[in-house]
Amino acid sequence: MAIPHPLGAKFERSLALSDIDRAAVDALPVTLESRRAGEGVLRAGDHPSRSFLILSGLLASSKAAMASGEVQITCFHLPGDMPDLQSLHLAVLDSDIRALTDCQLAFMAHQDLRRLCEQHPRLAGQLWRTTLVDAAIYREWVVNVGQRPAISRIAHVFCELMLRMEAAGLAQDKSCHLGLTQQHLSEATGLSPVHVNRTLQELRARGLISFGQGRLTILNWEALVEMGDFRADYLHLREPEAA
Amino acid sequence: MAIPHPLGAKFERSLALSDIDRAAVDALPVTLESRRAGEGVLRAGDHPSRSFLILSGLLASSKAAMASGEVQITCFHLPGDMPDLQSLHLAVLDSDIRALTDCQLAFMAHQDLRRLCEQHPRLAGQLWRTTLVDAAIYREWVVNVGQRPAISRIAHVFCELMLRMEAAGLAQDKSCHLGLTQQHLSEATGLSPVHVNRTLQELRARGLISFGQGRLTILNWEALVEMGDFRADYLHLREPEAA
DNA sequence: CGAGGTGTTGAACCGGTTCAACACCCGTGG
DNA sequence: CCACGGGTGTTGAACCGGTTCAACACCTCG
Repeated sequence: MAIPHPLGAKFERSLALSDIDRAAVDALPVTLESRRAGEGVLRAGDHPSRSFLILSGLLASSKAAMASGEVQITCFHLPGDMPDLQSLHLAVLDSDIRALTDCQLAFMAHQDLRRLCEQHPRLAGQLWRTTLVDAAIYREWVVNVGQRPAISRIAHVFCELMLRMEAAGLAQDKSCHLGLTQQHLSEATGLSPVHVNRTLQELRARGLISFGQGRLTILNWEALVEMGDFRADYLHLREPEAA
Repeated sequence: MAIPHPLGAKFERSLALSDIDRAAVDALPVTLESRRAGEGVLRAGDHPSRSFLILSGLLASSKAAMASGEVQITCFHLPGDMPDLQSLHLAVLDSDIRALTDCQLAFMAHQDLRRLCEQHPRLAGQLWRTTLVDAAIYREWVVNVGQRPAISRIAHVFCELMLRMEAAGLAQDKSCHLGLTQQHLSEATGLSPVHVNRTLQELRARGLISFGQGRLTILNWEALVEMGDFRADYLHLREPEAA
């Protein structure tokens, strides 16, 4: 294969593959698809028979709440993530997954992934681990929307996104392309769009960030971390293979 | 072994074990310990070398937020749960886990659990699955604290707890022993203790629940479900082994 | 040129917080 | 036996962070 297998690339970000493992991953069939900004990828209630890896673009998991139709984003998904990997073991999907920007996705059949996991426990463990990191992010989000005031919530989300973008190799100098709207931030933080707008102004006025035109730049990382009550431990970055 | 292995019992609640699998589980060494109400079991930052299964009692995962020392409970853990199973693949713990009531725990070494997973992919998949259900619960809690008004939040928590208690065989007629205080509910919902108190009165006045003296009874399930905007799909109960 | 998505502003309103006091229960020790 | 103390639950009243509604600005795209 001329182009490295996308799943292989994902694995190699965190551990060295044996030749056997690498061959197994390379043999795994992949279907490439793309989605336009705003399009749904999967809906709550679906029974997927395949999962996908994000090659480019920004996605979000969200759930509809109450009758009135509010939406809560529960997680952002960046390139290198597999937003519906859970469906490998949970028959029915409990969240919607939609593209926030145009994006490219690499689909893999559950059947193939299951065989890979059975025959390569090390890879299975690694995939399991990524779902555990997702869970840790959800936990932190419960704290974020449950306990923090508006300005901290937004600061926290920005801190998380920046570190994850860096880990994905998509940020330099605390600046990255990020096609998020204030509406998206509102859905992620549980704040009204109006209050998100005002809070962003406050963050800008304090010289902490610049945000808009599809770009986030953090001007004062330490201050933003402080403002967002942010501790990066829950992202479980650069934990060498737990053994 | 005269007493059935607690982990074997957990597995058999959701799938039939082959003789080989069952023998492997039965051979897995277990250490029993107990904790008193209020005691911590593990703290954020710990590097556990073993995980535990709850035999009896009620635990909670929680995280400290902000400097002022607020605490957010991110999940309740019931008998049959393994609250720190994540530490099998994540080196450092990102939440505190404490006993809310007196409880009995069965500890198993990571080393042994890893070997079990490597040699018995079916069991590995099942354990993986339970961590995915936990993640689904976290997602729903993000929605709960992010979007719902006080009365719905509390109603939702009660609906979830009742179904999980039923699934654990610990509830009959929508009534169960539940040693939760209003303080705990406050930490779980992100509401002030005072407002939890008033909201409970409202739920009682509407004839939906009775709650106190260590017991929760749901008097009108349908109405409570409606009030709590509750859809049980995220608990992934009685999904026959996804295969 | 018009339409729709996004961002911005002001002002009234409200759900939930905060603080402070008090009630109750149960276990402990004098 | 009662006194005491701490955890839990309850109540009232002032306060405030964030919501809501409504209007307007801006930009892009058809």
